[in-house]
Amino acid sequence: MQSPNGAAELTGDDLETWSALATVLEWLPTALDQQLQRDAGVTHFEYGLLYALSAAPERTLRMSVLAGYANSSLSRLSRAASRLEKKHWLERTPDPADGRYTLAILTDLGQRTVVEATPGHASTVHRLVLDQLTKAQTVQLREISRRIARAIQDDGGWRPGA
Amino acid sequence: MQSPNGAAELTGDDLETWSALATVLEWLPTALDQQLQRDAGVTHFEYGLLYALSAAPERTLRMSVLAGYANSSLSRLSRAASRLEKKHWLERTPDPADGRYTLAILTDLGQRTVVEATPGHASTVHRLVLDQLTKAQTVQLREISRRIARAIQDDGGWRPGA
DNA sequence: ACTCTTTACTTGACTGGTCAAGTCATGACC
DNA sequence: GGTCATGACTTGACCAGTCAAGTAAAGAGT
Repeated sequence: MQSPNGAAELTGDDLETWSALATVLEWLPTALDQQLQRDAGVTHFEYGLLYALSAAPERTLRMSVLAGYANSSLSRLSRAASRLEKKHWLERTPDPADGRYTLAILTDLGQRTVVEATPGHASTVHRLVLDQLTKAQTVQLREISRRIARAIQDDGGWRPGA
Repeated sequence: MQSPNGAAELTGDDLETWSALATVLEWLPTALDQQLQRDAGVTHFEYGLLYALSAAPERTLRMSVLAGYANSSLSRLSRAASRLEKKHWLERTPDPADGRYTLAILTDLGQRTVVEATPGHASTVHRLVLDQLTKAQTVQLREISRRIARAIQDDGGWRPGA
């Protein structure tokens, strides 16, 4: 929680830490996408959508709720949903309870895709991340990530946009 | 370093850790880009290019070397270089020593941009990351990040592509 | 009941990335 | 010294994301 200087430049250990993290920020999403794309034909983002739906009651969520789960803008989600619809992995219908909402519903085919993609994805996360760390480091990583996420949220009251 | 089960699915603490990290993976690059875009008109990636050049002798690097520093594919770098050239922040010329190489040279204007952008960027990195962590956590984050990066590199002998 | 605002998307125009195919200089080999 | 492979980019076609503008259903106020 310290920072003797607000620092006009990153140097020394700070720079080391930051550039190590920046490398992960750059590589890990790509590595995840590649595995999922290769083995299941989905991006990590799309997998997240399918997974959230598969865990939801009736395998159904309102688009805006799904966007929240996926940290996604509505417009990004809308485009992704079109793609998934084309593959017959999900369907959209207006919410009968309130026609402004749109319900995204995972199809049986979509469910199968999630089920098939999950083990490979879990094993990649293990191989690239969890298995590399000691138990203590895993705990630390969780806490560190939460602190960073909270700082981002608080900074300018951020939420995923438009 | 353990992992009692190769795990067909992420659960419990593993899931908690992973989803905390995944949130950071999603939000932090966006937050960084927004600050740099707003205050200096560059993306985080472009800033990295300019910064690397500004630190190089003669403010000059071969494209392929720069791509290495930036963890970038050559084609991504090539497009980014075109954009930066249009803003007169850098110039490209064939390497006189070997015409297959292209030298990227930071202009004076480009140098000014880096210098002006650096404090704001450093302060964002502090605010969102470093200042949130204890000294011990900073050390852990560095080690954790390195382990993950190494695992990605080793996995399928990966390097940033085409 | 009719305008007016708000909410929940969707979509057109544009930007930035990828992948595969080019281009062009160079060093090798016969 | 002409062909051939290689290395270092660049570029065209395409895809995914953003931002801003558009649409359409609900509810609010009068």
